[in-house]
Amino acid sequence: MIKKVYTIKDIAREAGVSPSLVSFALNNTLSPNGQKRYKVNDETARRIMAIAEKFNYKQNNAARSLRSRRSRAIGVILSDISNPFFSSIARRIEDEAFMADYTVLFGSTDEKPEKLERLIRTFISKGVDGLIIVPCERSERIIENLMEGNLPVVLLDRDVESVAVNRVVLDNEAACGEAICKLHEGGYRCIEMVSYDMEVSNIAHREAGYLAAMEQLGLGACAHVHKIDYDQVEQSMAACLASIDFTKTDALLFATNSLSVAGVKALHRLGVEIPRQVGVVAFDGSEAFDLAPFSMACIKQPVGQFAHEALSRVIYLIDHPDEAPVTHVLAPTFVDGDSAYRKKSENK
Amino acid sequence: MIKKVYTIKDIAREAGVSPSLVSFALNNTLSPNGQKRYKVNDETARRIMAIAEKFNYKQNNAARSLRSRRSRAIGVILSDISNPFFSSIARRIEDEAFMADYTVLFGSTDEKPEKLERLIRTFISKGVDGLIIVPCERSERIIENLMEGNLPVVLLDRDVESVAVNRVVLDNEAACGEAICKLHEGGYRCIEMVSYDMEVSNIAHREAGYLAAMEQLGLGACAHVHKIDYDQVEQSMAACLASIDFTKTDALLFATNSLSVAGVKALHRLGVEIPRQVGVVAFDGSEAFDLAPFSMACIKQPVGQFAHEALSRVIYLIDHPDEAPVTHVLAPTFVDGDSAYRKKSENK
DNA sequence: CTGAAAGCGCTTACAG
DNA sequence: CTGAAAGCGCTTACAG
Repeated sequence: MIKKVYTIKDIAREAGVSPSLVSFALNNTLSPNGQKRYKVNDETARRIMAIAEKFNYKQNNAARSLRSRRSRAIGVILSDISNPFFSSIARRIEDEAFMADYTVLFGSTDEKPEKLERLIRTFISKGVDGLIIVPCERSERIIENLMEGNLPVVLLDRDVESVAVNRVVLDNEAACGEAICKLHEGGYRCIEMVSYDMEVSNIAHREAGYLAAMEQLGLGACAHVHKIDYDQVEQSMAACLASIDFTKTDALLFATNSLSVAGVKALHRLGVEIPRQVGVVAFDGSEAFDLAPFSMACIKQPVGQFAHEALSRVIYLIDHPDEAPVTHVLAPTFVDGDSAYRKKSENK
Repeated sequence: MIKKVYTIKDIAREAGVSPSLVSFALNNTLSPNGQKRYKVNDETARRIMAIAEKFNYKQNNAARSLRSRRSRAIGVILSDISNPFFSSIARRIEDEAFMADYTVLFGSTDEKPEKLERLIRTFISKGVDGLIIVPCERSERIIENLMEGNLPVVLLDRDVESVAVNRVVLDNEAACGEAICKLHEGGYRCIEMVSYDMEVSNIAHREAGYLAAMEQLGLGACAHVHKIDYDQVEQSMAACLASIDFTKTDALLFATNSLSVAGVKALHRLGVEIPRQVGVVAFDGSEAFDLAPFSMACIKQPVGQFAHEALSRVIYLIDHPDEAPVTHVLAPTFVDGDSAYRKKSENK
C-alpha cells in the first residue's frame, strides 16, 4: 500500500509549482479575512489534485498538527465504554466525528477522579482540540482547573455546577417525576427508589425529582432512596433488595440503566414477581429485559441527541473559542410497559 | 491549566543546557546500539526533571511524531463497537494500551468493505503505528494491499487466509464441535445451526466444525445450516425460525453472540420453549439471558486474551518490523446450562 | 494568482 | 557526558 510516501514537495516538483501552492490547492484554504477562498488558478488546482491522486498522497497528520496547532482529534472521557449506554453514545460520536473529519480518542474513568485526571493529561498531551467529558464523583476541582485552560470542553450526562461550562444533560427531575406518576397511575403507592451512593449531578437530580413527585402525590411519608455501592453493584443490590419488605413497598424506580438491570435480576433471583408484587420503572431499556415475562416500562434517554449535541458543540467551540457556555437540556421519553401496572391488563 | 505552554527550549534555557540534552534526559533515551542508556549526568538529569515538573511540561505529540515517525497510536477496526463482544474487547485494548503509553483509535466497519477501506486510509493518514483489524466480508484484496506496506497488522477474530499476516483467532471448529457433543449428551439429535449469510473465516469454521461433529455422531443426515441476513437480523431470524418444524428439529446452535440473542428472543416470541421443545447453545453469554427461566449453555470466548494477544503483538511488531507472522489460536470455554439438557434436571 | 522563507517542537546522528 | 545543527512535512504571513 505504501511504496513511497509522497510529500507536498514531490507534488510541487511534479506540478512545477511551489509547495505553498500545493498546500493551498489541497486545503482549499480560506483567506485570513475569513470569507473568500484563497485564489488558486482553477486549472493549476486541478493539475495539483490530479497529481496528488496519482501519488496517492496522504497528508502527514503530525506535520499538519505541529504547524497548524490543530490535531483534528477530540477526546471523549466516559465512565465505562463497555456500559451499553456509553458505548452507544460512543458509537454515535465516532460516526459523526468521522463525517466531520475528526478522530476520537476514548477513555473510561470507572468513576475514579485519578483516572479522569490522568486521561485529561494524556489527551491534552496528545494534542486533542477539544474534550467531551462525563465527569465522575469528586471531579469539581479537576474540571475547574481544566476550564482555566482554553481548551473547548463539553460535559455530558452530568454537570459540575460550580463552574461555567458547556453541558448536555437530561432533564432528570422531569424523567423521574413522570416515572413516579406512571407508577402511581399503575396503582402503586409505596414507591421507593434505588440509586447509587455517588455524588454526581444526574443522580442527585433524579433523586430530587423522585422526592418532589412523591411529595406532590402526598406520598412523601413513604418515600425512600436506597443507595447501592458502585464498586460492588451485585452484592450491594442483593443485600438492599433482600432488606425490603415487599408486602409494604410496592414499587421501585431504578436510577440508572446498570442499576435497572442489576435490580431486576436480583428481584428475579429473590423470586419477587414483577409487576404483581412490585412495580418497576427502569432507566433505559436493555436486552436483559427482552426475555422477561413482562414488558419493561422505562425512561428512555435520547442517546443520539446526547452524542450529536455534545460533538457539534465541541467542534463549534474549536472554531469559536470565546463563545459563552451553553447548557443543553434534553427531554427523556417515557416508554410504557407492563412492569408499571399492578393489574396486568395487556398481554405481553 | 495551560497558562503558558513550555517547550524543551524553555527548559534548556532554565537549566543552562542544550535542548538535545533535555530531550535525552526526558526520554531516558537508549543509545543506538540498543542496550545502555544515553549517559546523562545524574545530577544534570535530576535538575532537568525538576524544571520540567515545575513548568508542568508536556511533550508536544505532533512534533515528536513528526520527527520520530512514530505516533504511539494504534488503530483498532471492529465490526461494531456497540456490539457487546467488541466493546468488551475494545475496553481491554484501551486499558492495556494506556498502560503501554499508546492511544487507540476505534472504528466500526458495519461489515462493509468500503468502510473498512476508508478507516484504514484515515488511520494511516493519522499516522497510526499499527493496526488491529476484524476483517469483514470481501476484504481479502484490501488486506492484501495493506500488507504490501510495512505497517504492523494483526487480524482479530477472523482470518484472511490468502495472505501471510498475524492473527488472533478462536478455535472455532473445536468450539462448535464441543457444543454439538453437549447437545447430543443432553439428549438432542436433530441439531441445526443458525449462522450468518456472510463469508468470513470464523463463520465458515464454525459451520465446518458443526458439520464435522454431526457427521462424527452419525447425525450428518439431519445437519442443516440456516443463514441469517446480517443487515436485517430480526426479520430474517423470525422468518427462519418460523419455518422450522420443532417437532422434528430439536436443538439449535447459534453461530455468534448477536445471533444467539436475536434467536432466543425470536424463539420466545414464537412460544417455543427452551429446553423442552428445543435445546440451545449460544455463542457468548449475554445479559439478555439472565432473566430467562433457564440458564443458557454457551461457548465462551476469551475476550481478555483476544485483546491482550492482539495488542501485545502489534506493539511487539512496531519494534520488530521484520518478524514473521504468527497465528495465535485461542481456546474457547464451554459454559454449561439448562438450555442444553432435554430433561431439566438442575433447578435454575 | 504564485513563490520564498520561516518556523511549529522535537529527535537524532554527528562531533567533540 | 554535552552541544550545534539539521530536518521531519506542513502552513502561513509576507511580498510580489
